[in-house]
Amino acid sequence: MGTRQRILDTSLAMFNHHGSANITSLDIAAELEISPGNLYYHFKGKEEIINQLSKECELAVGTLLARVDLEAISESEYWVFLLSLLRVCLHYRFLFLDLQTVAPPQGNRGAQRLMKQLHSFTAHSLEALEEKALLQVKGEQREQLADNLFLLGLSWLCFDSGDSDDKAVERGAQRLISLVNPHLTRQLNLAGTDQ
Amino acid sequence: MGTRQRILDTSLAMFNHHGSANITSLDIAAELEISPGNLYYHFKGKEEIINQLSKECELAVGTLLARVDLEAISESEYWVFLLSLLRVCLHYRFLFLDLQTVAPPQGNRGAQRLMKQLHSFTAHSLEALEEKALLQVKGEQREQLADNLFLLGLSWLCFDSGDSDDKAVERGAQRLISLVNPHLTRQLNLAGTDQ
Amino acid sequence: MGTRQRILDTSLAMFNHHGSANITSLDIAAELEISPGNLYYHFKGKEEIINQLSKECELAVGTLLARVDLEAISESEYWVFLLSLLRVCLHYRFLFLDLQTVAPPQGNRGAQRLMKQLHSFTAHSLEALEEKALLQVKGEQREQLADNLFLLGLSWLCFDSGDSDDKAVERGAQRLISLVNPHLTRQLNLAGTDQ
Amino acid sequence: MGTRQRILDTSLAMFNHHGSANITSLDIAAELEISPGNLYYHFKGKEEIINQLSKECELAVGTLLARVDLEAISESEYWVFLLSLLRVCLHYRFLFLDLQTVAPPQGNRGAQRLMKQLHSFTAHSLEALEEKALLQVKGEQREQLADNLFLLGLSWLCFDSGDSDDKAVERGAQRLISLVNPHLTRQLNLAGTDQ
DNA sequence: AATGAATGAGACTTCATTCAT
DNA sequence: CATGAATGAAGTCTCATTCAT
Repeated sequence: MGTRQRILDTSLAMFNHHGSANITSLDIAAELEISPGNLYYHFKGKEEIINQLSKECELAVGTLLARVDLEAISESEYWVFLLSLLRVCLHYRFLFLDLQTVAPPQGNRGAQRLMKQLHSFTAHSLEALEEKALLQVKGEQREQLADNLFLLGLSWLCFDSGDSDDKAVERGAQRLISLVNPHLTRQLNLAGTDQ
Repeated sequence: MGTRQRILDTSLAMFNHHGSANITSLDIAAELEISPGNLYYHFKGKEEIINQLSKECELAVGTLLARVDLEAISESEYWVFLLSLLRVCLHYRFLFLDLQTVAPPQGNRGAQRLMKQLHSFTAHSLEALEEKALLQVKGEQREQLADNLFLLGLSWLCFDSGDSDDKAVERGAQRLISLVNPHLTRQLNLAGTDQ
Repeated sequence: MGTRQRILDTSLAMFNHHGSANITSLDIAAELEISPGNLYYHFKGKEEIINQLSKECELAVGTLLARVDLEAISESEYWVFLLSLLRVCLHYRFLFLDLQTVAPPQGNRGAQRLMKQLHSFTAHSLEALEEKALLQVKGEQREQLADNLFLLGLSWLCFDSGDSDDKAVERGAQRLISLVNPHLTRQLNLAGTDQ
Repeated sequence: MGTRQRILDTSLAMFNHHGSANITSLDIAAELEISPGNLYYHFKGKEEIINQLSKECELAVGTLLARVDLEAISESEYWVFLLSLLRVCLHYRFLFLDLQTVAPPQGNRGAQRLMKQLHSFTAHSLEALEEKALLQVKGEQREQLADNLFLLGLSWLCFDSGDSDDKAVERGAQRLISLVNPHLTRQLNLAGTDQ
């Protein structure tokens, strides 16, 4: 694997683990056992690394969102999709943490766009469910539910730092489903949701 | 107002606004228009300021929790209490953000204790509601609901940095209530929830 | 006892114990439980305290040296005198340590004068002994012996930080005598030297 | 010469000349005309520089002591050895001064070990001389003589900061020999001791 | 591509000293 | 006499970044 990619991978791991603010460019170089000069050969600095990771995440999320057709999707497909989406967010979780701590000026724009995308996607999901008469929530309450789903989706990233990522992703999905459940006209038939 | 208190107030405001990691001790001194030496006369460093704010928050939350009797409380009293609790958390919101970013070793113990308190309080609240037959959720799902309430309570702090604190607090409370609502046997009669 | 004197006493004790370089003016004020302002009311700063202590020491040594008549003194009187002299040096021992560490520009002049006095006094003592035909050392060797006595007198200050000052003073005197002994025509009959 | 070595050399010179307490890390950087950052690139701080110098000194002294066989050594060899030993101590003289001023907790352990080594070596030297029937001193007095030699050896470091190091070393050795001389059964035949 | 020494700005902290009360 | 808050210069140290090789 090329050095550039190794820098990205290692940075991501370290940022996720310790918070991007607590990792210096020298930390990354040391972990990779490369010289700081080499790091700067590949990236202008820590910020550019973060921006790149942010773009990767945007791309991954964007691809997922673009592929999904909320009108046509089956329930089991939706479950798979949700897991994928959460997995991506978990993979780049430090971005979401940064959003809350790093002020907008420096705070990278990409992550903010991402958030808006995810937020509006959440709202659309609920609308789609309602159009299929699967969900029964009134206008304002639906917005609130969307907000809640979105917030919970994010905050779960920060706290469920459990065992394996796969398990964490499943738990996260369950958690989100449990928020929607009470408002459904019938229980969703989601693969993996065996409650 | 004494300089010590002004330092605490200004620090809190700056920490809440920009994240504690992005504020240096000199920033605080500059904002207060005092010399760095003076800042260090009152506090050994940024960390001691944070610890003090953490203690204040713990005290405020502890006092609120100690005063409330979940068995005997009326619905309107609960509403008032919930608003107070959220107001305190909002006031010291940077502490909750720090928790997610700053590693446990340095990360102040106080805020971690606080979180556990709030988490277990959330669980107890639901238990109390169920004993009064107001709530109907099975064991595991109740835990999940408690988790959700807790997580949402925290994450709301980070994102709803809207207009006035009072409005934000009301919105936060509504948000939490909306999570519980679907599981109630009858609608709570909470003062202020007139929507 | 007046504050001024208490400052001198406490400073001396702290300087002797920790080295003057490691004691700040705030340390002294704290130890005395007075305010830094009060300290500066009595002395312009740490340096003035040191200068004053240095003067005291010079005075005490000067008085001792002035009183002694090397030609007429008896052996037992000499012993008493030597003990007194060493006691004074021990009492102000930090001055002698400072001499070695603090460069001449800042290094206080007083202590340097003191050293010269003591050095030449040592030489004179040996001359006196020789005139009485008690000592038998040739010119150059006598100078060297004087140097040795002087150096040992000082360095003993730094290392014999044993139990009580009185014991230390006796040990110091013994140590010096043992240097002279081999060159004496007959053993000195010094009170206290019962070995 | 590498920067690291230049830092060590310059630091040693400055420490010896002004006392380690009076030299700041910036002083060293300024003298070398390097940036403070560069200094810290090579050493974590002043303390690490001192520790390194201390190790060097320990090593040099240790090597000398290990090579010498007190039983078998000839007198002229001993003289050479003694000069070497004193030269090393003079070269690192600031270490011995620090010992007296800097409290044990921070005061570096290495220099303390060194002192003990030198002290016990002094005692062993005298024992060896006695076994060869060259020296005639009773038990307790021998200990005192050893102490005196040791103390004088150290304090000479502090005061004989004369012209060239070579001259100073010779004077120091002479000074030590003159302490032992009176107790010898016959004059030592030391190369260079032409008295 | 890669190295690693070097830079310099700025953060953190200490302390001698002043000054209004 | 005494207080203690306040100052500011200076010391210690970190880190993002550059650059010659």
